[in-house]
Amino acid sequence: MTQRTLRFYEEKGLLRPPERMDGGFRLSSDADVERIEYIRRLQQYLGFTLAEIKEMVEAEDLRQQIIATFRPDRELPARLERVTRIIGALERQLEVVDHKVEALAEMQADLRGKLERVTARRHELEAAIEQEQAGK
Amino acid sequence: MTQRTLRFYEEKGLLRPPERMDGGFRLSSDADVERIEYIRRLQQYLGFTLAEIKEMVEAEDLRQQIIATFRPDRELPARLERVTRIIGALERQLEVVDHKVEALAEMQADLRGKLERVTARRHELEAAIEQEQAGK
DNA sequence: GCAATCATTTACGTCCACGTCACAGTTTGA
DNA sequence: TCAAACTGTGACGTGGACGTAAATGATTGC
Repeated sequence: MTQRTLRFYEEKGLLRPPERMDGGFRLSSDADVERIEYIRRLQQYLGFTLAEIKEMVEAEDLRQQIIATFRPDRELPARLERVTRIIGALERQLEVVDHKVEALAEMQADLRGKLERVTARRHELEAAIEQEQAGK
Repeated sequence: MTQRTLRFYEEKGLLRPPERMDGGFRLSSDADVERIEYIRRLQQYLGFTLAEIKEMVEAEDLRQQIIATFRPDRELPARLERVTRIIGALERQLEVVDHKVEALAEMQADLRGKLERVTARRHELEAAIEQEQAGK
């Protein structure tokens, strides 16, 4: 993780401009660090683009906001609408993740099968070599 | 899938130059098509780079070759060495896939939990709105 | 108290995975 | 048979995700 990358994420709106010390230096909170690691996982392991990740963290922020909101118990329909939007976002994310999990599981099984077969092959070869050695 | 992408993959060595008709037109076999779909899955769902995919398909080709090879039953050590290299490649691939599966499963559980909680929230809101309607 | 080090921002450069354009050869339908 | 439509190739352009260099300002060792 380089500083450049951090600045880049800030420019893209993935990270809120962090607290600054008197000199203007970055001062990342624990929450920020956690968020950064989360973003990297989304990107490196799951192959999401930064734009997609932006949507996801924005939805997450919205979620947090709503949870933290003091219940006004007024404007219920507006609250319902926000909650419904969050549900939609979560469902879309889950769909993507489900597809990836499926594809990955398939690959995993495939690789394991191949590995097993090739490993059996190696044992055959090793045995054959043993035999040859013994026969000399 | 555009033609450009196909040509690009050929340039990169991901696809063998395909059969050509008299006029010079591409004539993709079923095996080629399958390979192309495999490559796309690796790329889009699993986030591998084309360079990584190249390694993987090369290892796969090597695997196929060895399987198809008439057993000379000579040069056993050389065969053992090739098999060992294949095993190494497969193990590295599997390790990457395992990491991704782990990260994805974590995300999946996280998303499901959130979705459940938010959905419960929606039901609360809906019920509250019902109440309000009835009270009017 | 000041040179050397470290951080910040701006601007431009780079690598990857293609997209697009222009031109030449090919195929097909009327 | 010949124009319209399609295909191939080479060259250059593009968008995403940063890397790198240069100039400026802050900080620390001595």
